[in-house]
Amino acid sequence: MSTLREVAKHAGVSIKTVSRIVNGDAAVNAKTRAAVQHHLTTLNYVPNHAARQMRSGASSVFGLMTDAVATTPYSVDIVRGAQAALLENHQTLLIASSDGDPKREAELWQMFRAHRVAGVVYAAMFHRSHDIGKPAFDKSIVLANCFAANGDKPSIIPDDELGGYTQAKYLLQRGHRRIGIVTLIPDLEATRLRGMGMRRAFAEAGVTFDESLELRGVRGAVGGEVLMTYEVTREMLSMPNRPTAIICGNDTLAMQVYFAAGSLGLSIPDHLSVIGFDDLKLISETLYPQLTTVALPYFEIGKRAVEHMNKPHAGSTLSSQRQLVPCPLVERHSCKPLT
Amino acid sequence: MSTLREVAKHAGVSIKTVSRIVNGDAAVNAKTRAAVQHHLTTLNYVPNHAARQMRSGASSVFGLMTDAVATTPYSVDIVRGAQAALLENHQTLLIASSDGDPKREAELWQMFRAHRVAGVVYAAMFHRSHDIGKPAFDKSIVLANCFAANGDKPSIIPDDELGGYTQAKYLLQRGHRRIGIVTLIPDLEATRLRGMGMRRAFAEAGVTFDESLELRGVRGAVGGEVLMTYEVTREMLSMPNRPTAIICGNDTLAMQVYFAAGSLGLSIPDHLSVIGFDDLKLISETLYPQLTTVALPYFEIGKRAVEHMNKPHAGSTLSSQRQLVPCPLVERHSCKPLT
DNA sequence: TGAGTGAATGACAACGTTGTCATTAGAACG
DNA sequence: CGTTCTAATGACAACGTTGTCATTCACTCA
Repeated sequence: MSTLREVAKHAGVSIKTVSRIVNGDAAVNAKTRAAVQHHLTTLNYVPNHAARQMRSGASSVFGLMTDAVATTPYSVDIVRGAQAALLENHQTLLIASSDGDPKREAELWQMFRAHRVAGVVYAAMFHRSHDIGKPAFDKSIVLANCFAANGDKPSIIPDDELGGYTQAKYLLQRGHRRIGIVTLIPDLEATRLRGMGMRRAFAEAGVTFDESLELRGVRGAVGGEVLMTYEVTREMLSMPNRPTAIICGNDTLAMQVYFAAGSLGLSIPDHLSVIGFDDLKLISETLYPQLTTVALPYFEIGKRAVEHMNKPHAGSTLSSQRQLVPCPLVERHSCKPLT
Repeated sequence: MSTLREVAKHAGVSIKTVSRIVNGDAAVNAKTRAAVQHHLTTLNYVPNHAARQMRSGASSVFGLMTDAVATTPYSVDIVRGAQAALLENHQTLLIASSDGDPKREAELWQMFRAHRVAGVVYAAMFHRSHDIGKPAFDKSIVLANCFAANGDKPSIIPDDELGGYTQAKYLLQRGHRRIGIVTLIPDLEATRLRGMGMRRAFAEAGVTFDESLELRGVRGAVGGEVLMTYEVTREMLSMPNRPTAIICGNDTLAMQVYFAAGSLGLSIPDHLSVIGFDDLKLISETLYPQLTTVALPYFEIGKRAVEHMNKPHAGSTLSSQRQLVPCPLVERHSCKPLT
């Protein structure tokens, strides 16, 4: 790999002159510039990032730490979003997964420090309170899709309350009154917030919500979930006064609702409207009919996380510590107005 | 961030002595070691990776280049596999996506060179022939899930032929004779290979395959696919002599087969057996009943790609340029022996 | 003509490490 | 006691880059 020195030797100029040209410094004679440029391309020179960083102390590498990518496949979008923001400034991303192992995570923080990353995006795969045990990390940290229990770190999270509100309102506006809810694990902050949002929509519409129609679609604790949506939904749909629409905790649950409805001869959306959450395209676009759902803005979250780190931290008041990203409605064909 | 020099000053020894301790060099007096260790932890010393790399020339960073992560969400598993292999040697991963833009891709190759990465895993999201236009990259490159048209780069790819064989054999062994096939886009190498595998299984079983039962489940070209599996399958299942089992090009298609069957009142697996491909857990574990499918070994592919680069390139004969990774059968509840 | 100006270029140090070699101080030996 | 050996430690250079300052040279102006 050629160096400034080599190029300088070939071109018969000093190292510094070559450096100037590489960095677009104005004060170089046009003729010299052209000559050196030629050797630059001939020798296929590429600046050594390590040397630059050592000299300048500044780093253009960011870290992305994640506790468990595996569970939600579309979390890749966080990475893509981060990369989109990084791209503009010619920055790059070093990624690492702790897989939930605290010892491993500590090692990875050290690794990031060793690489002198400019900042770290810490992405947890559930929108939940997350305690980063003193990472002993002096650079900026932004949490993505999770938030610190003590609230001392900026975090970018989906606006679940608004998401739940959006789901309920969409159905209420279309005349549905008896609306079933199949929820995720109740421990999740997301579940709580969405529930609040839904109730807000019901209140606004002046509809009293029948609490007996809210059921848990998942058994077990976080990490060891077992779906029981199919059974639960069948039961709910077999009631004499069955709901005309169902709000689902995510698209996976929606999928099982489809099967439960199908098994009872109910067709979607004619006999039953279904709205999902997450917009896992793999599911939402493949279900038949395609699923109307509220999207988790992973891409946007990743993007904003990096942008937040690149921004001068002028407005980092405590109120701005939690940045809520709206969850947009994606309208497809699984809901129908009640006639 | 503290340096060797600082620690040395605090401990009253030379820089080199501290360096020795950090690197576990044997020739240090136990007493000095203890004293220095203390300052090391107090000052929270972490070696500067850039300086190390510059001094030694060796890099412990690998690159992962990908053309479009978005499409197949489980491609994250390639990353996870790569990281698993990296972990053992305390190496790290710099990732970048070209999103299919050749200009951008060229820039990223330069970026990798700037970082002096030790090697690059190039992951394309379809198992297909991929032409890396002279990346002008002198380090090792391993292709994951794709292969070079001219075959001059080592590549790790799923054994699609065997995968197709596995699908067909599984059903044949269970007594099925009229077996429908819903395929992906025919252009894909994967589609061709799997078809060959299936035919091999039919031949072995002495069953003549009714070509009219092989249908295309996807319309359009790569990148702009539109599913038409639902319609196609309904048609196939409405035939007087309908198949008793269906082999699907992937789990997405399988999902639509479920819906098509349901719409005709056929229940799975009692009236129809279905076998998928990919094992996208989001789908395969959520379908009701859960889907028997053949898994794409993404994790293993990522792992082997990195291992291949870490290995001394002794056995890089041309024959070993393409490494086939078997696709394991994942048995769930969507198939039933024909009685 | 000589001083002053500005543009173009170069010499040198420093960033934090580690490899090479030298130095020191005991210990072991004759 | 002097010599040799070994263990422990340190001085120094170099990796590739860029910031600081110095130098060179052609030119302008009085």
